[in-house]
Amino acid sequence: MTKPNQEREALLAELVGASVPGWAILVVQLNNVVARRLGVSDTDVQCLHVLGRYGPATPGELAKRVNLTTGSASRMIDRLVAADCVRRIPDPGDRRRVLIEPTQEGLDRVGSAYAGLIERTRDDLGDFTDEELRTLLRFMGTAERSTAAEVRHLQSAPDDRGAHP
Amino acid sequence: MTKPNQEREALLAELVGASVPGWAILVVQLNNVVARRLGVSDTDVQCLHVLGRYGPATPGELAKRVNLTTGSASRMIDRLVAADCVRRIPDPGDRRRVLIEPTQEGLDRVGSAYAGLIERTRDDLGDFTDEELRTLLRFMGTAERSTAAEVRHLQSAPDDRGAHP
DNA sequence: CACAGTTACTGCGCGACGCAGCTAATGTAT
DNA sequence: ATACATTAGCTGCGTCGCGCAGTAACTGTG
Repeated sequence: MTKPNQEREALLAELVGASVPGWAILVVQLNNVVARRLGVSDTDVQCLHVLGRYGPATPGELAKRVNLTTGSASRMIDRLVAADCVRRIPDPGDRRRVLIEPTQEGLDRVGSAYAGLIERTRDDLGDFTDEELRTLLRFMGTAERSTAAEVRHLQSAPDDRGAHP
Repeated sequence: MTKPNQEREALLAELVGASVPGWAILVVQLNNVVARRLGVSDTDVQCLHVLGRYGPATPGELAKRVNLTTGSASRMIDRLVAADCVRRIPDPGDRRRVLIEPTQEGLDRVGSAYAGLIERTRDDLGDFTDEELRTLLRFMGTAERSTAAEVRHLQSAPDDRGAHP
């Protein structure tokens, strides 16, 4: 007899143990390749992604999202400004703050770098029904929330270094 | 009248334009947090992921998968050996080659670092039917292949630097 | 048996990051 | 109003990871 829970467990194991990690590895690798193509560092493309996803932000907010100190974020912004990818805009309401905004040049550069993948992905999604697309969207939403929660949890948790005799 | 293709286009746009990039950003951020927790660099955790996913490999193969030169890969392996995460095993058949194998210590360290996320993800997947899980698995498979193909394509393509007057 | 090709490893310089300290601007209390 | 604490962003300095070039050991081939 084959228990129904057995196949489900196999599906779960395949998903969390192979498919998702395998994709995550490739995402990191792709970001690295794109960074080289654009002539900037990995951190810089991560910053551009953050700007593209969440809109303009202050250096402090960017520092949090890319796990950098505000000092290093300053240097990163310097590089991106020098590469014509972002712009510094003073905040009229709070003259300490500065808003970082992607330039059209920057948007085009990252856009063209990922155009191939987007093309392929849209192509792949052609094999899925609307119902299946909604399922994918639902999963991506939960995954995004869970990953964000885990990031926050690990950031606030103490370091484990030195806990292995 | 509402055209049926209109909603589908919205689903596709949401997926490739927001959900997937949003998750990718968080994956990178999580890797960075985990790296700090383990006291190693981002590249080092990427290497550990590669070893966990594809099994033991030579320094040259690892260098390709993490986008490093063989020289930098040597140093990376030195760090991981010093951190008790991997082991160098000489290849008896070809005495030039060396096999890199994760230690139990290393497997436990990365495993515990990601245990929380795996827990959350398995929990999330509880809301999906077996059929939906198969859909997710199918998509992850295509995404993995497409991303890998795009990585190969960009790696073999010429640089775009200097193409913006 | 010589010679090209492969694999992994080492000096050196460059660049990205963290840390600490700094200035300017804002908020708050007396 | 004035003094103090807080927040925001920006700079020297040391550290460390990386690419480049060159080296040594080993393998396959003519």
